[in-house]
Amino acid sequence: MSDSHEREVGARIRADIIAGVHAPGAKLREVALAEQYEVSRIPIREALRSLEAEGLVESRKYSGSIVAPSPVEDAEDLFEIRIVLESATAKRAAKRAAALNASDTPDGRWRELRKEISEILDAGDAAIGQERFEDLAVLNMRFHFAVAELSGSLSFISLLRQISGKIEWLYSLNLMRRGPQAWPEHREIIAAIDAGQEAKAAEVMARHVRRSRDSYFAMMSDEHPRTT
Amino acid sequence: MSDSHEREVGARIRADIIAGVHAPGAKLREVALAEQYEVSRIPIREALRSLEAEGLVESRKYSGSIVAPSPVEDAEDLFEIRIVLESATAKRAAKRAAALNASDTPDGRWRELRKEISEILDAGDAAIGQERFEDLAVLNMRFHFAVAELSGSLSFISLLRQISGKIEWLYSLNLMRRGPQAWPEHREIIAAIDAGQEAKAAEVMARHVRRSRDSYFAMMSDEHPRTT
DNA sequence: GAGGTGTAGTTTGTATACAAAACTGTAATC
DNA sequence: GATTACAGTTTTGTATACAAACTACACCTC
Repeated sequence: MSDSHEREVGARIRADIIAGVHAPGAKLREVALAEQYEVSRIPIREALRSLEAEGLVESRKYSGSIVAPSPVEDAEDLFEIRIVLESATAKRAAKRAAALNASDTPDGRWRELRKEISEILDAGDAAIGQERFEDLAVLNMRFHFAVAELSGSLSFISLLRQISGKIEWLYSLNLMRRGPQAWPEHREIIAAIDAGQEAKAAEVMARHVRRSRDSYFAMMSDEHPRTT
Repeated sequence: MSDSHEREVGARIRADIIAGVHAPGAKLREVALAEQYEVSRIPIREALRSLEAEGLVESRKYSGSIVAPSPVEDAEDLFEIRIVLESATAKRAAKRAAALNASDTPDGRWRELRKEISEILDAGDAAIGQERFEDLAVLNMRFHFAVAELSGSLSFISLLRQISGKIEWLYSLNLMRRGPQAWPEHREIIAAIDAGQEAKAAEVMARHVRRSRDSYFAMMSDEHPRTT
């Protein structure tokens, strides 16, 4: 998400799945994809293996791949998991910040990330000021992944990638609505991390994600008033 | 895990990483792996893309793949996430059981899985009776994945695959110790699911995983008495 | 001697080509 | 009429071959 960690084609296919270009249940034929994305089948296949491991695609041997069913049913539990996961990343990031503050060992990667986060936050403020709310979705994404990187844990990063892939699939539009009031919460999170306050960072992050969840369900019940 | 869902070579490489054949930080050269596992580079590369998405391997473009650092540091939080995740799978499985009990719609896949679980449980009992504790690790794995499949949620299955991949890496040996007393807890979980008791299933599963976590940390402090 | 530059060699990325399995529709049989 | 057997087609799986990028070490310049 942040850097070019992603294999090019895989990222594009993922984006198209999330955007609905490839609908759930649709067959993903390798030659068709190869033509569409203008590469050979090899990169397509590698991308499909990644997406399969991420749970966005389902494959059976000699039988091809289909877009996985949308995880709407799992929304509640996915948010629950995300709360636990992101609390852990915030807590860990705060812990590392405290350690860095104590010993004055300069950490290049940390500074780099911290700077990137500041830029993300400023860009978000600017977007809100100019009412370009559509930019908030990707900025939000980048913020949460940057915090995960601050945590220094690869496990957390890969788990977050997987969960947020599914959640983004569900509600990328929602951020445009909640964005303006949610954005300032990010600064609270970073403040707690910078201060090395583990418990507070975890708590503030949990509250932030919980609000995001509530906003999602509010949106859902607006759009589908009686679908239980 | 359960069926042949796994690509053959990928499963073997994963197993070797978990078993320590490929140590954390080791470079994974494609030609070397191709020779070692007696296939061409193509299946190797696809396996690496899966393992990368699972967080067991780290890759950079044109620079190859290395085994990711062991997630020991994250153990506590990974268990925390696993508790939430597996509670959700148990709850969902119980919900589906209740739905099936109500409407007498016969679900082939359900019956199949349910039968497999019974066999797993019996096999575990037999293993304990004959003191073949080393078999419990894979049986335990299969049990938890089968429950995840009962939940019917692909999201949960792929998340469980990712988390348990990391956790198994940490403590596969531990099960041989705790196995004998932990095994009967599985029957409690299944009983609650069969009865369609969502809350109870979640609760029993959470307790089961919590005990597993405690046992893991007990083992760690035995082996490394003063490593803080 | 320190630092940059170039080149040889290694390693990954991708395309083409072929083999193996699955699917589909037709026809023959019960 | 339904079902099964079979062949043709389609689609995936894998190997080989080649191109592109990185790495390391020697060499040249300052």
